[in-house]
Parts: sequence; structure tokens; C-alpha cells
Amino acid sequence: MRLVIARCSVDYAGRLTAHLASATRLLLVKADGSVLVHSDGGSYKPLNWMSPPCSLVVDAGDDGSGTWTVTNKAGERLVITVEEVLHDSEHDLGIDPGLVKDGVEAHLQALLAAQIETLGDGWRLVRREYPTAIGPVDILARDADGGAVAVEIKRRGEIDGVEQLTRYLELLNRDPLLAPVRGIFAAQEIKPQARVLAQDRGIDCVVLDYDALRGLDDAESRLF
Amino acid sequence: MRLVIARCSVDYAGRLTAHLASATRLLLVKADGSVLVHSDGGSYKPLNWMSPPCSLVVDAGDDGSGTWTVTNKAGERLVITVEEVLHDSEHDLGIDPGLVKDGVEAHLQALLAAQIETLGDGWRLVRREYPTAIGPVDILARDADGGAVAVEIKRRGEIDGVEQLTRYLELLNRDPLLAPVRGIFAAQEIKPQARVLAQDRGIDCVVLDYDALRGLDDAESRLF
DNA sequence: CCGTAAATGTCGTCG
DNA sequence: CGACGACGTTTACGG
Repeated sequence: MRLVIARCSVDYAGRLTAHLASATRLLLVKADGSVLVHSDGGSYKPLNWMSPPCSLVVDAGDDGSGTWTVTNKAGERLVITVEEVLHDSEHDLGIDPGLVKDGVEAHLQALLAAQIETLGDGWRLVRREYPTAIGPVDILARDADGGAVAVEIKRRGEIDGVEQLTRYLELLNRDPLLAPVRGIFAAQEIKPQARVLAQDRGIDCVVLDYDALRGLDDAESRLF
Repeated sequence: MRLVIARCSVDYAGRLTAHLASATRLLLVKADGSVLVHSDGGSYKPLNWMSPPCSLVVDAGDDGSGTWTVTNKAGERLVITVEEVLHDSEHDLGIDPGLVKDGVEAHLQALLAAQIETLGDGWRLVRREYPTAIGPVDILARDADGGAVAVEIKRRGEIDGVEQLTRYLELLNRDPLLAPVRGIFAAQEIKPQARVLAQDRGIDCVVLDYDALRGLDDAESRLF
């Protein structure tokens, strides 16, 4: 990894056209050839960048001033005009073991599938990721009376999730072995607009308590 | 901006829980207190980070080893355990003039509005950003027979865009002065699933040629 | 401040 | 490799 602090201007031409006027910035060159241009503010997103795979050609004099040109196969082009170099260092980082995540939607789905009776007494899991022509429904279950129920799970329940479940329900209800299929929209948090839309479509909303689900799961695991 | 190359492990607890095993990485501390943890690969996204506003507390010995704790108001927490510091430098960057963009969806919309006859002979533009209760439709037009047409424009046409247009059409068709309103889904590229859904809803799909639209626009501009 | 839509989205997964 | 949905999405914009 190469770290350069330089006064520079930047031009990008690719999926859009963009320009950065001259200022002092961090130029970060990664081992895979990718380049990030960071300012001293904003968020984690660089002002400008080129993602790998790409190739960097540096045309610079002894003082470091000159032109960096980064291109990729799609013909996107990032041109950095370096006027003055204030810092330049190279570092060997090695390979990163990578991030381990926990607590996302997949986990919610696994927990709820394992504890489907949370939704109602006598409920049974048919299967997770139940396939339809337009994609899999998170959970298909049967209620105590044997009626089919499609469950869509989100961390944050917004309008798109209700639309998604609506499409699934429309398809599932064409299957005479399943119809009528009820819908349940389950999320840790459900936005008011999503709730209204769900209600309008006859879809029930359930707010999931992640900690409680995890706690129950731990408790049940310990019974073995 | 402070640049630190260090062997470290990282733990994040907030919207999810995540862990990075010990390895050599770049720790980037911006003037606003935000912290980015970058490896020597991946893309512009850091392995882990904390966005501003947040506060950093460093508890370290003379050799730099110790613990960095970054917290924000929402109670999210990023803990960096520094084992060894390989580089540490501070740089004054000043304020950045910021990025100037060109050539996004707004431009597509302007071009298509100026050349609405691209969609059909005798078509007239009613207005861009035609307001509805749930937000503005990109373009409202009248075809050669005077029938109302709502146009939704995307750079990449995916399923969400069709849903969006569907909601607009539902509302517009309640207006007796407009109904019946046809829908057109226009994009530089339309995904197969979006096309299928659009067809199912009676919405026509149009693939836009950005270069051709721009070319026509330039050609017409030159006539003045 | 909330809600919606766009993004040079990026990232995983699965066919 | 492409399609699709999630994301600690982030970011910009409008009410």
C-alpha cells in the first residue's frame, strides 16, 4: 500500500464525468492497483476512486509532480494531476483475514425458522427460501389450521419489502395446493408507511425481537 | 488527517457485530474524528469504520500499542486493539472544494423531455417532475391521440423502478382528467425480471441510447 | 428531522 | 459470469 499526500486535481470519466479542483488530499494506492482519493472529511466514501481490476501509470518528475492515469477494461479513466507531493510512503500489509459478521438478516431468518411457533401456536415450518418463479420466499409455513403462510423477513421493514411479499403472494396464490396463502411481514422495525401498505394488502406485520429470539435459541440449544 | 499503519485487531458493535482478526492495516483518522480501517485489497469500502459525528479515545503507551475506542451518539462502538505501530504521520489537508458531477439520471431526463418525440410521433411534453401525492413522476406526456403517458426514467432499469412507476400509475389513474394513463419504463439498460414485471403490468419498456440522445440534442442545439 | 429515491453504489450468493 | 437482493448501505433532496 502506497500513501501519498499531495496537492492535486482529479478528473474522472466513465459511468459519469466528475472533476475535483486543486487541493491537498490523500492518494491511497492499494496492492491490487486500485486508487482512492480521500479528503479530510466526508465519510468512508472517497471523493473519487478507481476499483480493481485496473492499471495505474505514473508519469512524474523527481519531485513527484506529474500525472497519474488509472484505467480499467471498461474504458473508465481517472486522471490525477499531482502538483506537489507532501508525503510518500510504501507499506507491506500482507493478506487480511477478513471481516466476520453477525446479526444480519440471514441470522434473523434462521432464528425465526427454528422458532416458527413464535408466530403462532401449532405453526409448522414448510421450508426456508421456498422457491417461486420470481425468487425464493424467506419462509413458508402452515398455521395451526393447516393454512399456508408466506413470511418475508427484513431487518428494517420498508415499503419495498411489502411490495416484494405482495409479488410472492400473488404467485403463491396461483398454486391450488397452497392457496389461499396469507402473508406475514416480519422485521425488527417496521416503518409506518410500510405498515399502512401491508394493512391495505391484508398482510400482517410482526415486529421481531432479535435478542429474545437469540435468547430462546440459546436456551433451547442448552437443552440438548 | 492521521495515517497509522499498525498490526491490530478490530471489534465493532452497533447495527451489527463484527470482528477483524489481528493483521497489519491502515488506520485513517480524519479531521472530523471519523476512523477508517483499510486493508490492502477490496474496493473503496473500508473493512470497518465509524462515521462522523463520533469521538475517538486513544489509550496507548509510548510505543503506540494500546486501545482505540470510537463511539457515536447512537451507542455504536468501534474498538481497535493496536499491537504494533509501523508508521504514524499527521497531515494538514485543509478544506476540500468538493466533487463536481455530470451525466447522471437528471441529464437523461432533461434530454428525453427535450426530445419526447423519440417515444412516438406527435407526442407532447406535459411536464417534467409531474407531482403526485407520493412524489413526482419523471415525465408526463400526451401521445398523438392525446392519451396521458407517465414515463419513469432510470439509468439501470430494475424491479424497484417498475414498482415505483406502478404506484404512480395507480394514483394518476384516479384523476379523471388524466385517466387512462399509460406507463413507459425507460432506461439505458433494462433487467429481464424488470421487463417481465413491466409487461405483466401493461407497462411498455424503452431502452434509451444516451449517446444518441445527447447527439440529437447537440445537433438540434446547433440549428439555433 | 423524516421519507423517498439515486448511487461511478459495493458485496455476497446462487443459478 | 450474470442476475438479484442486502447493506452498519451512504448520500442527496424535498416536505
